Amino acid sequence: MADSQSKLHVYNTLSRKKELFEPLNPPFVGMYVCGPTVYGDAHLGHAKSYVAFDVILRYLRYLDYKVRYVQNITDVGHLVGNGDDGEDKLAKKARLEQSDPMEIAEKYTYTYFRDMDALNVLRPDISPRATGHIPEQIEMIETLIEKGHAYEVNGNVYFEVSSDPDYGKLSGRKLEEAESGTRVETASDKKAPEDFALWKKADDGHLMKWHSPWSEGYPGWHVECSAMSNKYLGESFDIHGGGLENQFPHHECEIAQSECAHGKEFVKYWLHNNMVTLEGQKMGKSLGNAISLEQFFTGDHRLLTRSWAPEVIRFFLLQSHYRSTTDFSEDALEAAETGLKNLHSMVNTIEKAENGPGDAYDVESFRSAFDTAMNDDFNSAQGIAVLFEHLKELRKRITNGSSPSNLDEVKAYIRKVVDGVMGIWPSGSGDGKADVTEGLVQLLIEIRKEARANKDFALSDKIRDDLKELGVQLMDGKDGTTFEID
RNA sequence: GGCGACAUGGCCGAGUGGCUAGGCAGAGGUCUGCAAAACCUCGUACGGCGGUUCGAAUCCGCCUGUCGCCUCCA
Repeated sequence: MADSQSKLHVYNTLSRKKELFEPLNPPFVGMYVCGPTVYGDAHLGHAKSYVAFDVILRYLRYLDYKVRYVQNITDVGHLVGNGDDGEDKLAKKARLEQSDPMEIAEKYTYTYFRDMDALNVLRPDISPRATGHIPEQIEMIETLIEKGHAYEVNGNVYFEVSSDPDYGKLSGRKLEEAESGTRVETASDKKAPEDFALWKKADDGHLMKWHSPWSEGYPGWHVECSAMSNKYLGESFDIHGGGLENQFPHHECEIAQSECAHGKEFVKYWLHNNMVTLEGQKMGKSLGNAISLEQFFTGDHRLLTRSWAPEVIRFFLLQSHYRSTTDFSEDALEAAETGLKNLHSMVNTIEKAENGPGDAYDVESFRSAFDTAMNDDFNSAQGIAVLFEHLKELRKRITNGSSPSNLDEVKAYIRKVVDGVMGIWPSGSGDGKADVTEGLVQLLIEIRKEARANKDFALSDKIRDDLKELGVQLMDGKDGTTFEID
């Protein structure tokens, strides 16, 4: 059943090609995605990345893979500004907010999950914190020193890039090029400018520091992902994801550390999502043009004229491919909102209908079209187009009185893809109050029916208009009046 | 400077060497007390210039434009 005609192919940054997806140990799949550095509110760019990988996760599970999804929380500050002289991000934020770095990390970890929950992003199976894995990181650094891939100077430990012949295989960057870059700080104790820190000795006043064989200090940024992915997914695993901008240096360094430490291939498939742009510019924290998710949800931002529901944001993002840039505009959001509303309306109509006298619906062709779209490197935009086509056709049949004889089966599949894979099921129907609301609206419909029978159109229009104000849309059809709640 | 992407109809946005993407907006029609919804119908787009080909928006080259990475960043 899982193999209609096509099989899942994913674009692997390592080969720069689409490759047939074949897990190392089927049906198990290990997936690691770089999580946020928790020193600020999550913005639309985070949403694109994590919604994309959420659908990737959901689709893999739809294909019956047993996925373990690990996403780190970076709660150790990393350096700000140029070279190694900058200030720790979390420490800086802590100073600005007059609190402790761990308090900052806790606060933004909370808001991160809050916002992701709102976007209907499934929680990772494991969300390891960098600060909770200092011993693992130290152990990895020790291994690298033993194997001659790292060296210690003045309490600092650096990875020696020239000791790794494969360095650059992900980003296509060569050593000579890195060295020629004039913007690389050379005034440090590193042997070579491209060497990167595994452990840094803490300055006086540095707030986050730990004991290590080399100094009181803190780990380099890249080593946390290597150590934690190794701990929870093993020395080799299937998928590593993250934002395009992490390709270099972060992911390149992860590969170097992990492969030099373990002597085997680190990750089989590297997946990178593209950026969200705003007026053609990358949206980013450091660029100061980021609109946070909370601001979208409340509408409280100078570039927003109103608030936008989380499901609209999710749907909007899924309408473009994860490897394409997504250019944000309120016009585009509005189009997405209307489109989603129509999709929900179709789903609701189908959900309310029952098996009818019509021909059986070809669920297999539905499934095949959807799988073909998603098998092509998780083409969610195409997948949504397939949903529209089939939902439209189904609604047409139902409206024409020829509801398919196997509608139950169709509904089950719709639930699987719309809810299970895309995560865009209509919300707000199902809680206890819904029944009361339905009853009340039904009552008003009855009253209005009498008014219409008496040609009291003033009253019937008032009922309809006032209900619309409340977000309830009445629709008069041949077989009576139906309604939709916003 | 080095490396790498992208340029599709009013807007958003998929895509394959030859066949309707899809969504939003718009036009006409059916239905209706009126409306809404639904249903039916409608747009023939692919940055520029060359080349390959029977045929290219889809392959190659050049040009123009936009963007990303090379520094923390989803």
